[in-house]
Amino acid sequence: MNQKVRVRFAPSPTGGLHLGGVRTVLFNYLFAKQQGGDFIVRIEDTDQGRFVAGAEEYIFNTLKWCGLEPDESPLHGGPYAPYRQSERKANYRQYAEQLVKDGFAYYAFDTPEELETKRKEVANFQYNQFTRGNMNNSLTLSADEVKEKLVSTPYVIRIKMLEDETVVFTDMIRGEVSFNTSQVDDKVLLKADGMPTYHLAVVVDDYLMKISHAFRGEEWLPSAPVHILLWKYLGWGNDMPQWAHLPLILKPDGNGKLSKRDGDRLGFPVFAMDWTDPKTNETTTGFKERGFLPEAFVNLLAMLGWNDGTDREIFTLAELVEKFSMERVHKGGAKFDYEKAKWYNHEWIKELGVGSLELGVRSEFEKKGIVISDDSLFEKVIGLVKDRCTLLPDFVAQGSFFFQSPATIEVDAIKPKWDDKKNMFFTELIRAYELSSVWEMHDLEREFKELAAANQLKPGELMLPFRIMLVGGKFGPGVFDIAALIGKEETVKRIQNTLQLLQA
RNA sequence: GGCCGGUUCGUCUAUCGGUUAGGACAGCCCCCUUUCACGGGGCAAAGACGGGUUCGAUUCCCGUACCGGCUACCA
Repeated sequence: MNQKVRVRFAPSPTGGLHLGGVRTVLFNYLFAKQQGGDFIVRIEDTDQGRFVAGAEEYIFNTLKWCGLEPDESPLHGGPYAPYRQSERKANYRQYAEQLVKDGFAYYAFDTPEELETKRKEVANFQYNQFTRGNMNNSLTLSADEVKEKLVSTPYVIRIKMLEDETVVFTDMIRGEVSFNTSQVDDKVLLKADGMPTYHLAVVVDDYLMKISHAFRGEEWLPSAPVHILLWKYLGWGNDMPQWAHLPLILKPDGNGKLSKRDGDRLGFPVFAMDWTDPKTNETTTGFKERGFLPEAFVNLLAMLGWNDGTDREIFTLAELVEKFSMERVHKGGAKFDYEKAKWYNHEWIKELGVGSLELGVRSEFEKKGIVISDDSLFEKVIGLVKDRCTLLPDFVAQGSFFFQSPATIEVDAIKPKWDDKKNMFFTELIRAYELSSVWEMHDLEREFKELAAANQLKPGELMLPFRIMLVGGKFGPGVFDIAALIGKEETVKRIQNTLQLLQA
């Protein structure tokens, strides 16, 4: 038995990492760290047809952003290198051959075309114990023919499933799961190009890398018997990892597994970070670029299928490491709810201090071409505005007017009720503010109200116009907070500007 | 079609045989706020169905329905 906890995330580099993928990483990571174990990332690039340039790099960037750094990987190195299956190609054949020798597998010479026509002829055709006797393989051909074909034609190696046996295993989430071998087909283990299929490769590499617990999506459950039999046939039964098949993340509407298309369709990200398909040059936006904080992203993913048994919903990564338990992971899939996802981000924005927000917020401003030169003002603005921001770009919407004059002034909001009295008031306000020696929120408010009273105007009628002048629209923090922060000169300038606009 | 898995408010979920079935998101209402939010308070909203087992089932068992996954020389 393996003593040390070692888990692995084994993605195939075919595109962006979506919610389900990152959650699988997360649960692996949480379990490993809690048990003082190792978290390994192994790249399963055995299908050269589906390989996508840049996908591997993307995966590691995503893990870095989420704070889920592997202990071993092609990037981080480790004692079981290489961690890319394409680089381990030479390993697999011997095990497949061993299985043939031991009678657990056989050579098959049927071409992909032959199989395809077969599948067209016979509905639901399966290459299994009932059909393999009619196919081209080392079970039906004479020894000489096999020997001849082995050198002259391409071939695959297929597992030879037992006739009628029950394969039982205990899943950490689902409990006992069993399959009858008569229902599972003779899966290809080694492809004609010499590459292993997933089935062979996971088993061999999990064994070689001493993996103690294998977590993966529920879509793998049906092939679990193949893998379990392989562990047995290869003689490694005692070292087999414990399995856990994670529930799927489903579409918010309708049914089915969440896919990239759903995000496009429903207008929310499904990838962790922006992903640009090198073939089409199409970019799919990610949670990061949408303005999610990694803390929130990790948090919301953890709660999709797991909870600590209390009403608590906000957890740091460290807290998740402490509280996580596979026993509390759900069996059923969860529909993804983008509104709830945003709520997590909002909670995290409120939770985090100005200092932790600064970097991300700054880059949002830069994206919009707004240069922040006054750091102390910047920090004050973040503090003033953060409670009303859900996503990082909201900081720009809520705070750009602190750094530059509003692009547009909604004069229409005040025009209908505008009159000479108000015009006079603001003209006098300019004078009064220009004369003030201190520039502090409470004083500004007091002066404002005194002047209103002197002009027999209710402050209520003047607040909105004043806000529009400073902000450009009906939103933002308290007006006097804003005036105090942007300073005398700027306040006066904005009042004057709007007064002119109202004149026109 | 076959195999496997799943099923509590619209959504995410709590409950490990006895509860007015709890919380959160979204929705609606009110308060706060002379903006928009935040915040506070409230309303509405659920055990798929049918059988068992039991003094008692959301909880255990069986069946049905529904949903999902898989059924490739893809992972």
